[in-house]
Amino acid sequence: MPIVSSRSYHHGDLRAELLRHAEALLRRAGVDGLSLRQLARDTGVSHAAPSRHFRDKQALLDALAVAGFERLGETFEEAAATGTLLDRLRAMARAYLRFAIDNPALLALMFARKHRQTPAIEEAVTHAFATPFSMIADGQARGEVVPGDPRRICLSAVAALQGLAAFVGSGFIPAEEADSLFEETVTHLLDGLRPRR
Amino acid sequence: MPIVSSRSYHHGDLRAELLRHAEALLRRAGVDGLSLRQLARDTGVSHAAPSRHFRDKQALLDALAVAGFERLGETFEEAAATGTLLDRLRAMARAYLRFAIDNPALLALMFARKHRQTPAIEEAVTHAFATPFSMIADGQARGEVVPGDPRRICLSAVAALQGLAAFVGSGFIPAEEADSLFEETVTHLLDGLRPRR
DNA sequence: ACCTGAACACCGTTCAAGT
DNA sequence: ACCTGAACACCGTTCAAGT
Repeated sequence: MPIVSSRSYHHGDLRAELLRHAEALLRRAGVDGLSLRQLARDTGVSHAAPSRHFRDKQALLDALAVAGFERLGETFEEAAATGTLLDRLRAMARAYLRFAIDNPALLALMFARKHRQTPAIEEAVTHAFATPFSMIADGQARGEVVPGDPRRICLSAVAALQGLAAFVGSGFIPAEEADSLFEETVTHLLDGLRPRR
Repeated sequence: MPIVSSRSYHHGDLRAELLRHAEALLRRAGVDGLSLRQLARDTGVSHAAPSRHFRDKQALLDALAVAGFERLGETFEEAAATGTLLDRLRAMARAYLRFAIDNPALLALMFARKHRQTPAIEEAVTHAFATPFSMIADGQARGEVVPGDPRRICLSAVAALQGLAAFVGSGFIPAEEADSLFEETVTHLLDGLRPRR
C-alpha cells in the first residue's frame, strides 16, 4: 500500500521518469530518434505504458516543450539577478544563446510546433519570457529603454537571437564564429534599445 | 528506344517527378507527413522505386533543400532588380520573409539539418545568398554601407529575419502582427547598416 | 538501366486482459 | 488505477527477380 497516492503501482512516478528519459533520449538521438517505444525501453516499461501518461506522442513533445520553457525561464532569472540594466539584458541574451547551443533539439521542439497551441505551453512561454519582458518595461519607466510596446520589443530581440541560435545549432554558422557574431548582434540590439537623445 | 537518354523506362524523368510530388507533399502534410512510401504512391510507382534516385530519405530531403535554396536565390535576384540600394535590400528582406511564410516546412528543412553537410547544399546556399552578399559589398564600396566583413553582416541580418520568420511560421507570432514587426525589424536592420557620419 | 514485390525491423496507437 | 501483450496499419531499407 503506497504512502503517496500519486505513486504508481510499479514505479515511483512513471510520468516524471518518462520525461526524464525523454529529455536524455532527445539530447542523444535528436527529434527523429525520439520514439515512444525506445523511450519505454529506456524506462523499463512496456511500449504501451507511456500512453497512460501521454495521450499520444505529440502530448509527450508538448510536455518536453513546457519543461524546456521552464528551464529557460529559470536561466533568465539567474542571468537577471545582478548588475546594471544593460548588464542584465546582455546576460539574458548570453544565457539564451547558451541554452540554444546546449539544447539544440529541445529548442527546435520548443519553437517548431505549428499545431497544438496548448494552454500549458502558452502559460510556460509567458512565464519564461516574463523576466526579459519586465526588464524592458522597467527600463522604459526609467527612461533607459526606447519607448514602444515592450512585448513587441522583447519579441523582435528574441527573434534575432533565435535566428542566430538556429544558425549555430544547425551548423550553418561555424562554432568559431558564433561568439563574435553573438557579441556583434547583442551590441547592435542593445544599441537599438537605447533611447535617442 | 527513348530519344533522350536521361528518360527512364516508365516515366519521363522519375527523379524530377518525385521531387515535384515531394514538394507538394511537404507543403500539404509537413515534414512528418513526408514519407517515401506516400511519395511513391503519389507518383504512381512502387514504394521501392525512389531508392534508385535517392539513396535514402535524407538524400531526398537534401535534394528538396537544394531546390529550396535555388528558388530562394531566384526571388532574391528578382527583388534586387531595380531601385536604390536601400530599396533593394528592403525588397530582398521582404522576399525572404514572404518565402518563409509561404514555405514554412521547406524553410525548416533548409535550415534544420545538422547532419549531411553536402557539397551540393553548400554550393546552393552560397549561390542563393550571393545577391544580398554582393549588394552589401557594393554598398560598402560606395560608402553607403557600414564597413566590415560582408559575409558576417549578411549572416547576422539574415539571422534576424530567420528568427522572425521562424516565429511567424510556427504560429508564435500571430499573422496580424507579422507585417508591422517585420517593418520594424527591417527599418532597424537598415539603420544598423547605414554608416555613422 | 530501371522498376517490382516480398521481406525485415521498426514505429504509433488501440484494446482486451491481467494485477 | 495502472500496466502488459497482442494486434493493426504504417514506415524505411534491402534485395532477388523481372522487363
